[in-house]
Amino acid sequence: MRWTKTYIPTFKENPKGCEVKSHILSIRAGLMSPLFSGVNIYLPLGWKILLKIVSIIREEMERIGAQELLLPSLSPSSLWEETGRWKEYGKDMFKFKDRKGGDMCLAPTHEEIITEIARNGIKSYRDLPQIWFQIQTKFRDEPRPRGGMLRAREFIMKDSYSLDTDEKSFEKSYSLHRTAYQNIFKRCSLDFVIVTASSGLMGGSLSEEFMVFSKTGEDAIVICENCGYKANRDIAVSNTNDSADRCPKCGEKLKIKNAIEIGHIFRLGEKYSRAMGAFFLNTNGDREPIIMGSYGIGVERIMACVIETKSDNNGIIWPPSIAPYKFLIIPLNVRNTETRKLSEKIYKEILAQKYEVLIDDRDETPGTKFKDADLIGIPFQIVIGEKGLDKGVVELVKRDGKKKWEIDKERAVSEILQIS
RNA sequence: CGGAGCGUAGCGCAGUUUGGUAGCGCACAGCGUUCGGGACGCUGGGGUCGUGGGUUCGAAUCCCACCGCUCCGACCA
Repeated sequence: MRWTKTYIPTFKENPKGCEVKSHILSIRAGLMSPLFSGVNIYLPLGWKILLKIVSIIREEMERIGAQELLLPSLSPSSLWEETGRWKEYGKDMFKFKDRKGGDMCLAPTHEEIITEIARNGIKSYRDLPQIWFQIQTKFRDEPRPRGGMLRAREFIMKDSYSLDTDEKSFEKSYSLHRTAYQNIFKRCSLDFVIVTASSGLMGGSLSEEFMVFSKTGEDAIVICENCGYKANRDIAVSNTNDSADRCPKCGEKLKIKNAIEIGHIFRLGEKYSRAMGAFFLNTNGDREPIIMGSYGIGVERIMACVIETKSDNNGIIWPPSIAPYKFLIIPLNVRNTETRKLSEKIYKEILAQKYEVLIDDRDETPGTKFKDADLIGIPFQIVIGEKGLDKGVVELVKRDGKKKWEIDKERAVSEILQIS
């Protein structure tokens, strides 16, 4: 892709009012733009990154045998009345009436719809287990949206649901998800911890959250360095009778750190299947409720967490797995014939090798190009300028750590591909 | 929902105290000079000063109401 043909609006100055690093950098790097409170526009560069994250999620979900489907965002009130969540969700749900006066909502999550499918279609133990997932937009009218992508009112979620015959089978589905989640976050270069948490409005017994430590995180995590106990502080408080200083397992003093929740896995048990009548026939021909689990990942939050934890003073540093491009070619002066010709040659050769490459073919000064390059954080910068050309070299610079190689301009592409 | 701050060109801001021609920097367009860490000169375009009402000869500025955004808290996957 050529910079002059794409839309990457970068900004020198911090956007007004923004204080969270990922919020500031995602706007400055031209990834996204706020539309109104809690609702974001994803621009081409940002969407490219989100699609990379989505494809990692999809691969890992398919690896555990999950099947992708797509559920509607519009939902009738009747399903939510059955489980009591029409009232429980209250104002957090976007509710409205259709032209006939029927109550509806924009779904904040999809347990009710999944259970609706299950009660209509799952008849026998032979139909189970099932794992269904989707990557789709969720709507929650949050009382206070925060930090751009950290807490939005409209956001993309990977949500999945497991349907099993019994606890033993369920535990397998649950642990498959646990593994898949660990793989997904590792592949996105996130350092995370798994903590026990409260399941809130989802219901069911204790759940587990996947957390990334960050000063801007809204959740507080307690950690026991002695026995390894980790939990959301809400849970720790209830386990130790209002005091969260001491580990409920070994009594040692607990550390408290802020974190961002990127994933949450829930043991729903029979809550939804009983409320909505999702039963199957067991081997004896008896009716039993389906045992359910639900599992969520905030897609934009992964992007935000990577920015929070991987950026430096100059901008974002994308891990190659989710970088929008692998290479950024920087011809320092496009009016210099040799610079331009060599840049174009290298660009075309890398493209021919099927790598994703962006060339900064703008007629801008070197300073501007270096600043923008660091800001948008492409893993490898290929710098082509007159100084290097006089020595017969181009430079390969790794965005992470700024490691630099001088490479013979005649053999540039093959050497670059070898090093990177 | 409680507390605080903010709203003036695409972005960042000054001007508001003390009412009197709408300003600056960046960005944008044209021309020229530049080209290894956000270059320079000249020229140019771009504004319902958040919205509505009020006071006044005259309101970005004073008064009232409303709306929006950000942050802290409450709440919450």
